[in-house]
Amino acid sequence: MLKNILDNRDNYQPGLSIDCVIFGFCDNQLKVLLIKTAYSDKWGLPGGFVSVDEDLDLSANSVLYKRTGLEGIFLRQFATFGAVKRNKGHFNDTIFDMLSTPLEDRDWYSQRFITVGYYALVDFLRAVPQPKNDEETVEWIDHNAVPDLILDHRNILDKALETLRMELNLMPVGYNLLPDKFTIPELQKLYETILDRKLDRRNFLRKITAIGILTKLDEKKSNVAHKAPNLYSFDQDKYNEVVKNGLHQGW
Amino acid sequence: MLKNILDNRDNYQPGLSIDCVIFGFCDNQLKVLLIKTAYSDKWGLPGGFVSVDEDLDLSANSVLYKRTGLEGIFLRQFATFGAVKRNKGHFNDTIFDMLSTPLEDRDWYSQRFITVGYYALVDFLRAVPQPKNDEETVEWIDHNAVPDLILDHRNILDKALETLRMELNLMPVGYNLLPDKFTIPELQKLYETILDRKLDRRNFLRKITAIGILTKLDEKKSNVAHKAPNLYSFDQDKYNEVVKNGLHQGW
DNA sequence: ACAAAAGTGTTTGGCGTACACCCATGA
DNA sequence: TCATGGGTGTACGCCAAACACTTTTGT
Repeated sequence: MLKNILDNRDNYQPGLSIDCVIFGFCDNQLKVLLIKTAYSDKWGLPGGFVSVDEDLDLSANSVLYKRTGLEGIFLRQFATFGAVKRNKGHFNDTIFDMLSTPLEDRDWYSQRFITVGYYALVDFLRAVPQPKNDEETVEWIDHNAVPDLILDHRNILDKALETLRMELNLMPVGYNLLPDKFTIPELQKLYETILDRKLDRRNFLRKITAIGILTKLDEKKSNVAHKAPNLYSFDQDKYNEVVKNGLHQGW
Repeated sequence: MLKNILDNRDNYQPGLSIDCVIFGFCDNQLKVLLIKTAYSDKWGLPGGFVSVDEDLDLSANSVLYKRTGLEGIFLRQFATFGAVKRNKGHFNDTIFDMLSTPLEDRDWYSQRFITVGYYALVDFLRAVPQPKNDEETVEWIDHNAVPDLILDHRNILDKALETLRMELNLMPVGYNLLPDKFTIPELQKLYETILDRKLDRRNFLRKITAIGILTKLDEKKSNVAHKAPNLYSFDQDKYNEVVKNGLHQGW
């Protein structure tokens, strides 16, 4: 991976990176896509550098696509992290030697980096983790079981989740996180997981349907214990309209 | 101004700048601090570059202090702007010649810049615009009368105001925008100006006092037409506490 | 005296919260 | 038939929006 970057080093904005917090939902659990590289025993957020001739938002999408195969999904900038020492000591000679980094390139990686944080909400099933090579591991990790992360990535992750909770008051969530057909209880679980608290079934139904973004399908979930819940889908037009215009309520 | 920067050019993060949207309140109008430099006929936001050995937030404060004399005030990062062409053509040879910029430095200024936006709320009276030199004009401009701005500064300003409106639901506002002693109607005007809509006097009073950040003083405003309104001050401890813990209401 | 703005209280409706009952299904 | 979870309806309470009257001051 680093080799590819080295070839084009001069094409990147110096001292600037992008980190993506990619949320997925599976087994009624909020998951985060994390990467472990060969040169570290800690996990980290998928990230990358910014081409000098690419818009920042586009670059974030590009980073995401290159490292996870995901494309055209909800991706939002939420904060920029710029503590001086945030990447201090992340690379050292031992690691550079391991990676065979040319001497003249080491300063570039050791310079002070500022990173722009983006978060994404993706369909867990469609997002197949794609490691670039054998030295990289990409995995979905339960957000409650995230281990120590490199650099300030824990801080970035927390801030992303905090922002997501805020934005839950301003927009609906679920379109990219759930499959096309889903049940109200599934959607509710998603909200409960993000907000980290229980919601009342009946009140949730009333509020969520009142928004007008759901289409009740003439179909029930099969192969489930107990009463089969109804399936719903998002009315994409109305969904996007509400995302654009915003909600005026809280949870 | 540019001369000072040139001397330390290598001490700045390349391709990274900071822009500050500084809001003040006077004559029941929301004002924005803008700067006009000699080399442009358009106004722009006060901004600057980021030292390589300075935290981003600290750097923002530093930029603000150096260019306006303001210190230790409410300053919040709200977005990072990174379109490729956002500073394309901002400097050209004519301007460089005007500024006597050495040839070897011109590339540095012409490179693609990403800028981090901060917004501040300051006491209009204490914030004395401080131009660095004769070639610079610093002025408070009514936010309804902001002219064409350089680069994407109009976009940055709009985004700042949008963020401020959002955050009005999450925290109280006024501490740094109003003088120590103020009246409820003045505070209400501030809210109305930010939100750009009328609020009901009585409901406003009830809501704002319910927060518990106001201290009613045994004093009335003097030299005013009609009935003298009571003076209030902020209970700074409670104010900071609420800013920290957040509100759970909207306007 | 009159206008204009400040201070105070009351009514009302909607929304959020809490809760009870019925239904469908698998074990 | 029982436990579990889904679907539907209702009652209550609080807060916010709407609104009327009195008080104070300058002209």
